[in-house]
Amino acid sequence: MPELPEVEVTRLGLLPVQGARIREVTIRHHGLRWPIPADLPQHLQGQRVLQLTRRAKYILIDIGEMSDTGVPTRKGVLLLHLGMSGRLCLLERYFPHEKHDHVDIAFEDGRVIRLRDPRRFGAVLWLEQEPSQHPLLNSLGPEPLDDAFDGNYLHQQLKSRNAAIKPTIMDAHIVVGVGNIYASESLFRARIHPETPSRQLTLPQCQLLVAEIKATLHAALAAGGSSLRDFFGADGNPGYFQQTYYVYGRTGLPCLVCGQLINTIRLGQRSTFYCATCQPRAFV
DNA sequence: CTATCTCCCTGGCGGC
DNA sequence: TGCCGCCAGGGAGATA
Repeated sequence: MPELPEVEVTRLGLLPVQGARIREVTIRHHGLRWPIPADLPQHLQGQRVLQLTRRAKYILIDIGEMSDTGVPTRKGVLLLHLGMSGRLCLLERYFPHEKHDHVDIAFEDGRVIRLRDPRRFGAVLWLEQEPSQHPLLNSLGPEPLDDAFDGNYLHQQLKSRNAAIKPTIMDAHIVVGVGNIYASESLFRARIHPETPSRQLTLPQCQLLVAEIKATLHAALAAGGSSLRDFFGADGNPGYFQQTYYVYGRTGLPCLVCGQLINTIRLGQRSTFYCATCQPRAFV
């Protein structure tokens, strides 16, 4: 379940292909969340990878040509989303593909970017317009680690909302990149009950929650960065970060802070974990 | 405008 | 051992 830190670490792991020329694109299964465009290979073949960036949980790969003087000309953007179970590996050479290895991007130097996605919730799209104008990207909220995401902004956004705070901070229109795991973790760290109506959060609570979201993501990013080598193992099987959570997945286990047993509820069709002692309901 | 529900998909697990 | 049913979850899209 790639959350934002895994996506960012994946992007970092792919950075070494910047400048490489694409030799061949193989699509073994077109049926992801949306069909992979049938003409994707012809758009990519012979072009170079110019730049790899990220917006929310999307990885954007600028594709085009490089002049002799090093001036890039972008032909389009390869937009990737890992969905629930997607993984991108950078292989130093070709390995036989396994089940669920849906896409290979082979470079002239022999390296291969390989997409594996058993549940096929991921996406591979070709954009020729400005990416930020694309419908998938043009209504996204700020990046959680940007300065624009601060307590005042969040407080303003929550003012008109009555829905529980947990699904609200997972809403990409408010802020991107806070998935189910880090939503529960951040609320625990901010000592806010996940069912608290959004508009009841005070400005200090919003400031604290923003700080804890950033801290949670930074910590995961640091853990992921330090395990980058394992994440991009030579066998092409990146593992997930070795991480311990305060509350996520710890139903019935003692809270690491107070010892109270961790609760699970469902909010917005998602499992939600919290400690009733550390995260008391606010009095109305 | 906000809120809520459904759907896409397969691997893994519990129950029988 | 095998089969069935359920669940996990990101996020778009439909609906209220």
